[in-house]
Amino acid sequence: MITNMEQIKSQLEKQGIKPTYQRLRILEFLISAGNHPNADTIYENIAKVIPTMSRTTVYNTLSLFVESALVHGITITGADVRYGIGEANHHHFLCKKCGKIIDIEVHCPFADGVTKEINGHQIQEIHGYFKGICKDCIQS
Amino acid sequence: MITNMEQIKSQLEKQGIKPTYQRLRILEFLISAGNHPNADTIYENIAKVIPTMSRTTVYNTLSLFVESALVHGITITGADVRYGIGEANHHHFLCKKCGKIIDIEVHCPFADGVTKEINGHQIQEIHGYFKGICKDCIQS
DNA sequence: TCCATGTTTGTAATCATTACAAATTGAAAT
DNA sequence: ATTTCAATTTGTAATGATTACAAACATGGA
Ligand SMILES: [Mn+2]
Ligand SMILES: [Mn+2]
Ligand SMILES: [Zn+2]
Ligand SMILES: [Zn+2]
Repeated sequence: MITNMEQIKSQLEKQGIKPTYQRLRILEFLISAGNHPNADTIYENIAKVIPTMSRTTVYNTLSLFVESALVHGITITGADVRYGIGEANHHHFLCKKCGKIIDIEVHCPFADGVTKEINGHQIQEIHGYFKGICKDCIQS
Repeated sequence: MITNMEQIKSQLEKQGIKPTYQRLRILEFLISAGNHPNADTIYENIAKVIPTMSRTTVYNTLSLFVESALVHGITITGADVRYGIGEANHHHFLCKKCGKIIDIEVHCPFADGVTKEINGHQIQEIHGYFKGICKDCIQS
């Protein structure tokens, strides 16, 4: 999963998104973080290397990425939206102790998208997540 | 599922909650609505019968109810918290057309709480929901 | 160089929720 | 019945994430 700047750049170009410096940095940070950071964490970290970075740019860029399915946003903390790489075709685990959000693959007729209808309602999206204590936090 | 005021009152008393007029009305509305309204919808509807009702009372009361597991709050719209009756030991369906949220019972090792651990992470809560078009909205 | 378009930025607005303190209620004690 | 006191309710102000908006900036072609 080694991702260099060239790969990130071509990922954007593949989606027809102009690979500006701030966009590259945001996508790079999102990939390297891996724990589904929120907009503010992304902003704070990139502001260190791009002092003129604006919060609005972070929000604009994240919306752009979500539209092109390069990124998915999840609201499971109740407080903010957390962003991760790729489409949201997986489930998540939120650690109540460290706040980290980890990708989870589960297998059941619902999670696997086999079921398209339930009680007469037409299913278009399936979302699932767990809350608890992550592996790292258990030992401490 | 016929619930009269006396039953609602004793439900509160069973939890050690003083059954004030506003609390009775809020719980009554929550039960009768059934589609997981948000705080403002609850407020707007009860303000019709209790003109002095305050939004703060709605929020306070909902927090109280959630603490005693009389009610559960779910954040699946991204915009607000939606409240339903009872503990959140079930899943939900959000209709993208009418905004209604419906209780759903699903059965799989994850949803049924059989699995207590996943990838080394300790599971304490399981949340699942679907988005799509509800039965009522399909025919129209 | 000039222009057009897309991008970034800073500030102001929005909106759900929370904080806070004053006003009100109601039941127990006198 | 009056006093008292804690619980409850209320209105207003603050918070915090997100969005709206318009000015500043960058870039590539005519
Ligand atoms: Mn993810
Ligand atoms: Mn429910
Ligand atoms: Zn953790
Ligand atoms: Zn519907």
